[in-house]
This record gives sequence, C-alpha cells and structure tokens, in this order.
Amino acid sequence: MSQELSPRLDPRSIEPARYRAWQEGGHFHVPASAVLEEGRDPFVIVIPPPNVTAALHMGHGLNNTVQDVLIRWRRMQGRASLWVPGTDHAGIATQNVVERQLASEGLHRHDLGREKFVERVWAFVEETGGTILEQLKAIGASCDWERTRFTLDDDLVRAVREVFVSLYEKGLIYRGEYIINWCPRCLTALSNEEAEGEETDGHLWHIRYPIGDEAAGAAESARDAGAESIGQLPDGRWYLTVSTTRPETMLGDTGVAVYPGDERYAALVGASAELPLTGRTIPIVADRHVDPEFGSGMVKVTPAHDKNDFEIAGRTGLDLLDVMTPDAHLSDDAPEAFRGLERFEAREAVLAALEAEGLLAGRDPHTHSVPHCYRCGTVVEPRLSEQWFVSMKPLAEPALEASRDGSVTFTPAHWKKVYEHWMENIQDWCISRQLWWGHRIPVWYCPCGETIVAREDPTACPKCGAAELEQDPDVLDTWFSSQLWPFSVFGWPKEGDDLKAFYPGHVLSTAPEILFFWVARMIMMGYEFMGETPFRHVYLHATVRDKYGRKMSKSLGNGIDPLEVVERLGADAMRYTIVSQAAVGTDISLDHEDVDSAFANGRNFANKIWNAGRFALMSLGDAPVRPLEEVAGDLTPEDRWILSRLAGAAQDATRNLERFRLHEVAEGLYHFFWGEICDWYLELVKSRLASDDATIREAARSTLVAVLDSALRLLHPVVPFVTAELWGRLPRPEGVEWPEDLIVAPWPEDLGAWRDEDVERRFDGFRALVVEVRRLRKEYGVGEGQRVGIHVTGGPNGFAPAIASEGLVLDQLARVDRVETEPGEGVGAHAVLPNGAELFLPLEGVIDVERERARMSGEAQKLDGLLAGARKRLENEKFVSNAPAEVVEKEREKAAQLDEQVRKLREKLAGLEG
RNA sequence: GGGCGCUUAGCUCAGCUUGGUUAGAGCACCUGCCUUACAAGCAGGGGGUCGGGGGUUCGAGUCCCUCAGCGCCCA
Repeated sequence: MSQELSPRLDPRSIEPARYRAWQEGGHFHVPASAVLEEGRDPFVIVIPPPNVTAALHMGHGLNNTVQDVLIRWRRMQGRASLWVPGTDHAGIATQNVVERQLASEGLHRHDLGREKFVERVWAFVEETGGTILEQLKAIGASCDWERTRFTLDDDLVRAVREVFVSLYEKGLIYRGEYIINWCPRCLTALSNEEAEGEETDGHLWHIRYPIGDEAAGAAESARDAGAESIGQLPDGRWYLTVSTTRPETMLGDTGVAVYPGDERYAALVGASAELPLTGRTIPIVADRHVDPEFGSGMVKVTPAHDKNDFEIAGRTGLDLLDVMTPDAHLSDDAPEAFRGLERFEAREAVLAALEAEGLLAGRDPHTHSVPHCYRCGTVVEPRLSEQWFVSMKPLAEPALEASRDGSVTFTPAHWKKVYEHWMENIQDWCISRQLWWGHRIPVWYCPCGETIVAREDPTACPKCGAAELEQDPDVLDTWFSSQLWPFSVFGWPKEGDDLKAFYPGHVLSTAPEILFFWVARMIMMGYEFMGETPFRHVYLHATVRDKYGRKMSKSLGNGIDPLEVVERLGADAMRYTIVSQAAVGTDISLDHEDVDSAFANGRNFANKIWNAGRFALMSLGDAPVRPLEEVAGDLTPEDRWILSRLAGAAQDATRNLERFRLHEVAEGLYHFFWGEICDWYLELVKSRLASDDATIREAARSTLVAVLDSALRLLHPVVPFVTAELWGRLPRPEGVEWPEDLIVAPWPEDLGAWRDEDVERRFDGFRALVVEVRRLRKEYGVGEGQRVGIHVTGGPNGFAPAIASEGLVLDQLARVDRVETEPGEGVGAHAVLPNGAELFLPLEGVIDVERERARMSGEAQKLDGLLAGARKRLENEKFVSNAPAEVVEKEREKAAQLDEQVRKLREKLAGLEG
C-alpha cells in the first residue's frame, strides 16, 4: 500500500501496463448476453472507422477521446457499454497509396492487372492495416477489440450485396448515362460530396458566335432594342456573345440557349449560330434554366461537359457531343487542331484561336468555386458517363422526419438545420467507381443482353443459360459500405443476438465534414433496412487547428502526432487538454510548434492528481479506514464542506455529460479537484491526519478516502490512467464493496444527501477571512516567517467564535497564532468581509497609516459603486413590482450586506483619521 | 446567389439555450516563497466601455434589428 510513489507522475510507467490489465480483465468486451440475458441496458457507439491506411492524427485523438469518455462514463453507470472498433477499406484513398508505391517501382496498376493489383492491396492492408487501431490503444480507447471489423470482411460484403440487390429490386438503384463528377487522375466517377469546391480566382471569358445569315434581321432588331451582347463583326456578320469560365468546352457546344420569356432574344430562338473553330452550326433554343439577368442572358450549351447543360439538352433535344478523353485530353471528336491537348493547354489554344479570328470579346476576373477530387486534389471534370445511381429522395424522407421529430438530435444543435437542408435538397447518388479496390458491383451482363443483379455470384444466365457472364467492372463508393456500419458490424443481414442486443446504437461522434458523406446516409440506411434510426444522438466535434487557426493537415505539416504527446506527456495529459477545450460548437487550437506547452495544462493536472493521491496515500498509511457512515458524527465543518462540494461536483459532471458538454465536465472537475480538494481540503486536513486523537484522525481519514474515491471516479472517464492507478492503491474502508478496478467502479450518484448550503456558506466566510489575512500580510510585507494575531468581530452568529476555534488551521493557512473575538486597539490593517465580519490585524510599527487609509478608501469606493447600483435598482418601482420576488429579495440582501460592509469600513476609516 | 457561424482580458477561449451573483478559466504578466504531496508547485496581485449602433425590457455579454470585420457550408 505504502510503496514509494515518484514525486513526478511518469505516465509511461503506468499507462501501458494499466491498459493491458484492463484488456486482460475483459473490461472492454460486452457479449450480447449482457443485454439479452442479464438485462443490462446497452450503450453503444460504433467507431467512425478510420481509413485502413491512416495514421492517427489529432482529429482522431479528439474524436476517440470523446467517445471513450462517454463509453467509460456509461460503463461506470452500469450500462452494457459497447464501443465497436474497425477500419474502412477507403477505396480511392487506399488504391492511391498502393498506386504510389507501384509508381516508385516504375509500375502502373495495369502492369499488374486487376487480380494481382488487388492482391497487392490486400497484402499492404494486412501488413499495415492494424496500425491505427494499435495507436488508439495508446490513448486509452476502451474498444471491444474482440469485435474489430473491416468494411471488406466477408460479413460486410454480404451486407453490401444484400443492400445493393434489395435497393435494385425496389427500383432505388438504377444505371444510366448522366453527367457525373470525374477525376481525370483517379480515372473514376465521384459523388457530388467527393467533389470539393474550392474558391478560385479565374476569368470569365466572353466569346462571340456568328449568327446565321437567316437571322440577321432578328439580330439587328435585338441590338437596336438594346441587347449589348449582339453586334456586328467587321465582315458584316452579326454575332451573339456567350460567357464561360472553361473556354475549351466550347468545342463541345451543341447549342445556345436563352430564357423563354426574354424578349430581347425571342426572335433569335430557332435560328442558328456558327460555332467558331469547329465549322459546326448549332441551334439557338429557349430553356427555363437560363438566367436572363446573368451576363448577356445567353448561354452556350455543352451537354456532355456540364450538368445544367445536360439537363437543358434533355429538355430541348440538343445533341450530346463528348470531346474529351477520360484523362481530360481533347478527343478525336474535337477539331483536329486541338486533339490530344490536355484540357488546360486546350483552353489556351482555344483562346488563342478565337483571338486570332477576332471572336474573343474579352474577359473579366471571376472568382468561382472549382470542384476538386477530395482524394487527390485534381480539378474534377464534369463528364458524361454511364454509372450506377441511388434514388435518394424516397430514402431521405424518414431520415428527414427523424430529425424533425427529434428521433435523432444533434450537438451542436445548429447542425440540425444543415442536415435538414441537405436532406430536403438531396440528389441522386452516383455509387459506381472505376476502381479496383472495393466492393465489386454485384451485377453481371450476359452476351444475350440480360443483366443479372444477384446476392450470390451467378453461374449461368437465367434467361439464355449462357455461362460466360461478365461482372460489372466497377466497385462501389466506399461510403456505400460505411453507411451500413451501424448494423453490418453486428452481422446483418443475419438476425443474430448481437444485432438484437446492440441495434440501435446511441451516440455517433464524428467530424462535421462527413455529415453528408456518412452520417446522413447511415440514418437513411438505418430506416430503410432496420426500420429505425441507427443512433439517437449525433455529436459533431471540433476541428483541431494550429495556433494560427489553420486546420491541421498533412500537407501543411502543422499536425501534432498524438502518439508523440502520449510518449512525452501521457495519454491523460492529451485527453484532459483536448476535452477541456472541446466546448460545444467551437474549434480547438493547439500549438504544433511547442507540444509541451500545448498540453502543459493536462500534464500539470494529471501530475496534480498524482501528487494529491501520493500525499493522501502517505498520510493515510496502512491502518484500516472506517466507512464514512461510522464517523458521520465526528465530521468537522471542512469535512462537511468538501462532501457538500463533492455532491455538487458529481451532479454537475453527470448533467454535463448528459448534455455532451465535455469541456464543462473537465473544467468543473479540474476546479473541484485542484481548487477545492487540493488548495483547501488537503491543507486543512493535514494536521488532523497526524492527530493523536483517534476520533479526530479517523473522521479525517474516512472523509479523505471517501472524497478521493468519488473524485477519482468522476475524473476517470477523462483521465483514466492516473485515476485508476491511484484508486487501486487507496485503502478500502472495511465492509464496503469495492470493485477490482476503477474502470468498473459505479459512477457516483445520489450524493445529494451531502449537499448542505449552510455549511458551504459558512465555509466561504472562513475562506474569505483567510484570503483577506493573506492579502493584508502581503500588502504590508509581513513575511511568512512572522506569525500575527487577528481580531475578528461581527458577522453571522457564531462566526467569530468558530474562527477562533480553528486556531491551528489558521496558523497553517495564514500564519495566524492568536484570534481575538474582541475589537482590537491601536494601529493596524482593517477589513470588512462580505459577510459583515470585521477583521483587524494589529501592525504597530509596520503599517503606514497613509497607505492603509488609501487602501481602505479605495475599497470603500468600490463597494460604494456596487451599493449605489443595487440601491438604484431597488428604488426603481418597476423593478420591485416586475421582477420576480426572489430576485428582488436577493437584491435587498445584497444591498443590505454591502451597506453594512461599507458602513463599517467608513467607521474604521474615520477611526484612522483620529 | 442561398444558408450557417464567430467577434468577451495581451493570447486561446468559456459564459448566451432558460435575461437578474461584484463577467470566469488556462496561458502570459507583476510581487513574494524551494513551507516534507506537487516549482509541472504555493500565496498575493494587475488586466475586460463583452466588435459599432439601435431596439425590447424594471433589468441585456445573454433576446431582436442593423452595420462592420472574419470564417464555414451549399449552388
């Protein structure tokens, strides 16, 4: 029990061993029987599966700490608290990593072929895939490691197939040719969410298209009617002007469109324009999509290279002409002069050619959002292509309703609006990817033309019997499998015990960036396949930034490696620091250039806990400790005070955990532990712990053990290691049931009986007195080696005698060796406490009367100001009649108290004058 | 273009949901202490017209409007 503890916490010497002990003790594992047979209330979190290739970064550190805090807290509450870990195969991201490896060997995936390439990715994943999960252990994550899942596990493959086929059968998955977002580097389609807009300074070019001679009259009258975008070229031909940010796409134009009600151009509809550089003639059509207010009110239409234009073509019958290759070069369908050019080279070439022909009307600077591939950053090219899609509208309905009716709630609350807005405007989801790494689309094509969509690989065509079926070459969007995670991890579609016990889950904690990618889709799938929401509450955590406010990122090199923090300062230090900063709805800033100081707060706190525990263990010794109940009659005011404060701290912590206000949990406990237990209670109890009087000593020992026991429990979810280490060494009161490890010790509830406002108020008076004495000593330079006597008079009934009886303690706290309850005589320092008690500190020969007068006068002035404010309020008839009675009453008490304080202070001041 | 958020101490931020305490914390700063749990500590202190303006109210950091600056999301 009393083995020597180091005066400085060394996290490395306790954390890894402690974690191992928890794991070996089976504390992380929750079998279905805990719920189904023992009837325990489940609490379930499924981890946002990190990419299998990922290394832990601070965002993971934060998110997984948040989840672990919740999981540990609920576990202590007795819930069957299950946290399911796992990783995501991360289609594009992983494929890219392996492709880069190949590139360094001078190879391309096509050199290996599909099968070999996929084998190579598997080998890579098997070799490195567990890394991030191992790293999670270092930060203390109490996941059920027996349930680790990977989105390409056999079970999960079955789930994906089931969902695909089922949605197909319901008519919610379809294949079609549409404009999709295409990454010309990854050579795959992307969903709208995967094409990330980035504000870019570019240009809006204005190009002139000659109008067909047959419409010269219409053009002239349009110009005369004020249409500035219509004009005449030097050779006499009329032209119209269109604008574009991507001039190279004009080679694929198949029309020009105007707004149907736009009178300026009505006469031109049905006429034709000559498409420069191509020798083609294109029609002028009317379509409601055109905004007559924007630019010239005429737009070029490039149906194969722009989503809106594609829709215009659908309504107006314009042709589709694809002039680009998959890797964004101009194709053979482009005019010969441009073939083979890369798209941005083509842009320059087109502009030069237009300029040469006198058809470039000019350009304006233009800032607009340019979509980039979320994996490789390449500018996304809208491309006409045949892909698989999910119809989202029907799926979105129940998921939208779930938010509206509160079945799913969000923290911070404003995300509810964001979520609903997206859901209300949801668009179909392109789910096919032209990749090799992922869930292969379960669709086969027969030479006879039959399409087979099946849960099991078919061996023959059900229509013609042919055996040479060809599977769709594409794989599914990674998020297609991630969206099933809340139930696929429990074995769905098999209806086993796990699914019964643990679905639906409770909390989903993740980064706001993937609200649409992942969270929204999980909710939709939950309703579609399980008939209910996958979790009740969505917690969207902060963004971790560096000290300049920039998001931490690999490319900026401003990240902090959580493992480095753990190594140097400990997991507790990291956890406390980030949780205490994780105020709802705000970001976290950490100095990546000085990790020690960034996490100093957490490190210092962990060390403080350690030392408080060390002191307690040394002082308590090995003798048996009696249960608190047995010494209840012997408790002193400070015992009752700290127990009352403990009850308050426990209540606050629980309430704040329930509301996901983790930073308030952390800070509240910090102040309770450091500011109240350490700064006051431990100081007060020191002498009693060494007392020869058994009654005094045992009351102190029992209280100290009880307070530390509960305080360590309360702190455990946030700083699990140091708390568990100390708790395991605390002497256990006889006859009280203590679990083997803090990780499963019951959460302190029902401490309300210890609440005692009167005790707290009286203690506050004592505390104020001590602080005042220290202040006066300091003010007059009375060194700590010098003891003083004080006079205390007035104040609440019994205050002065109570202070006098605390002689020993006052000596320790403020070097006071005499307390008189009679007014003092002579020269000294005066003060009036907020509770009205008067304090006199005789300082003959030390004090400067002038200075004391100035000090007291300043004090009185400050209080006067406050008193005036209170009086003004009370004299205000409207305040007295309108404000709630208790507010008025409080104000009266405040005024009376201030009045007394000021009055006494002025009396003293008058005494000094004499 | 549409939507959302932020602006409080030198710095980083709480507090605003539900209006009422002398507006808090950490860091930084100043002063004194190596007091046998902790110098990663202890004690004391200075520092804020709560972005500007207007409104509602007996009462506004908190609610409403508006302006300015900053940021994010969607198109």
